[in-house]
Amino acid sequence: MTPAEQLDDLGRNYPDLLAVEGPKEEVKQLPPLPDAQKGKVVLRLPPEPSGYMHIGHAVAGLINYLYAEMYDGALWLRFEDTNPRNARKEYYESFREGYRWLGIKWDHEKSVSDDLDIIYKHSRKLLEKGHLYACTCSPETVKKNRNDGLACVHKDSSPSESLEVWEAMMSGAKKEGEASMRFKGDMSSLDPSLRDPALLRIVDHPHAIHGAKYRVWPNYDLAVVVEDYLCAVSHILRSMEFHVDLQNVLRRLLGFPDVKIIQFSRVKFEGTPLSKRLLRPLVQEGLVQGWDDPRMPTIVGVRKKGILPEALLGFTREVGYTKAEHVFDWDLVYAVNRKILDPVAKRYFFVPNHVKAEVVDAPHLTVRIRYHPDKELGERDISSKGVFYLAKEDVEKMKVGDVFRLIDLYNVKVDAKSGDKVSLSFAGKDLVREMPKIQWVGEENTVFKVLVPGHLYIGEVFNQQSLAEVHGLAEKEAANLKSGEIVQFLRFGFCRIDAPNLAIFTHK
RNA sequence: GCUCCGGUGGUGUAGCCCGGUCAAGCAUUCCGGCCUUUCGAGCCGGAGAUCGCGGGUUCAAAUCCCGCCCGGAGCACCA
Repeated sequence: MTPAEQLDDLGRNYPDLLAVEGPKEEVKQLPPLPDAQKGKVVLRLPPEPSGYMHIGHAVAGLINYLYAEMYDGALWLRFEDTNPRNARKEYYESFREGYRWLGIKWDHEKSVSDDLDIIYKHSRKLLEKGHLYACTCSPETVKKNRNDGLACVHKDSSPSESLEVWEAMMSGAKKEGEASMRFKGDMSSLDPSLRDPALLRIVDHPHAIHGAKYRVWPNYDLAVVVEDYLCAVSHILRSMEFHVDLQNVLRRLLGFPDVKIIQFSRVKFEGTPLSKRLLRPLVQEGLVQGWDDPRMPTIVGVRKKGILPEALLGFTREVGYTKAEHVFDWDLVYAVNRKILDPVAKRYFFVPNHVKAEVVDAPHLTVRIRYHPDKELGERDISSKGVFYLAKEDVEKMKVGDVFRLIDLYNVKVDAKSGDKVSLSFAGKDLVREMPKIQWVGEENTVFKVLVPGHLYIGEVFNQQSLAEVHGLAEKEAANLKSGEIVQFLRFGFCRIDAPNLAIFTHK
């Protein structure tokens, strides 16, 4: 019988046997996308390159990616870079790298700033149809009028009058703040975004990609409407801080097809703000080591800590998206990460806060120890000559007369104890099931420092204790660990090797 | 303040549109047991939510209606 036939036979005759071995919980999936047809879905990742990519961008990006996969759709990476003052080259790259790291594959890429001429063209169309007018009020006046619901004196300008101002904006005759192109909306609308918002404005600042080529820039709502049309986007999935009424109005006026918009609440993590307002000062004031500090929620940060891209994907699948307010526990991410890591992480001996202990009459032994209790990850030899370093925490718990086992070596008995000094004696090699087992390091060892990242903030206050340091000794082999590798220090936790003899604690 | 959106165990989420099979499922967390030369993993079991509050409709409401409370977002010539 072939294996398949055996299985089949088994299933027929002993159904219960197979039921026990059957697959465990199936992977949770995102709910179906409304109004979606396989092959006709076009989604987009719309980052503004104004900062480093963080875990919030990651989750939102993953949701889009998951749906693109689910429906054999297309995915755009589209940089929303219409504010030259914000965009910086390194930030574009941060997102590309981040998405790549996450395993997100996008089909097309563009920057909105590449399409300014097209956006101008559509703006002219709006202008000619009388949906737009040039306003030369000061920003303060505009703000006040919008607040009070008063129409602007320029609202009744003819298209040709507005066009004149438009040309002046384009040519440079108008300076920044002196004129803008506003949407002819409804000043009495309860939705303030419909009260004649500026759709195009002058920004005299070189752009990261285009330098000084343009000075009239569309604002977000205009840009996004034109771009979603150009990209033929079918569904917008993004967080809720954007109000979409104005966009829908513009879309209709421009004759663009409707887009299905699905919004969800912004992701938040316990003790970890995602806003630049709270993160930037930490970097500037040197409270963290940089944007890639393992405490930071940036992609480079969580990566440094040892979070795997697959874990973020699994996490996203698990929590999905809702409009409800929430604060995720990091545990939810760690649990997924641990399941992925456990079968592939090599086990090493590391004793935090090491204490020296000698075993009298100790046999000199070299033992071969597996790197993993049940996976084939190789093995190494460790020799011992009776001098050991044990974790302080373990030594503190010892009482005279206790017998315990040095893992994979032999048993020892506590003969005497005074403070952290214990004298031990050889107590046989037999493996006793219920005997406590502790990890150890012999005379051949290497110092190791482990950084333990914690919550960055407590409320809105920086957590001074956010990065703990643990010093200890690891077995000699650990000195050869390559940076980037994630291991499990036995009974201590998973750690990512960051540099020779420096590890970062990932999680238990 | 105004507008919009939310409020299910410690955390996250399913269910709510189309009321009963929901004294509420799943994941995580915590506890206990088994297993294990790890305080990890795995397996088994358990704890934990009168579904924000109050009213109403109904034979029946987490699910429908009304009021209230609480939280978030928007109110830029930012995105």
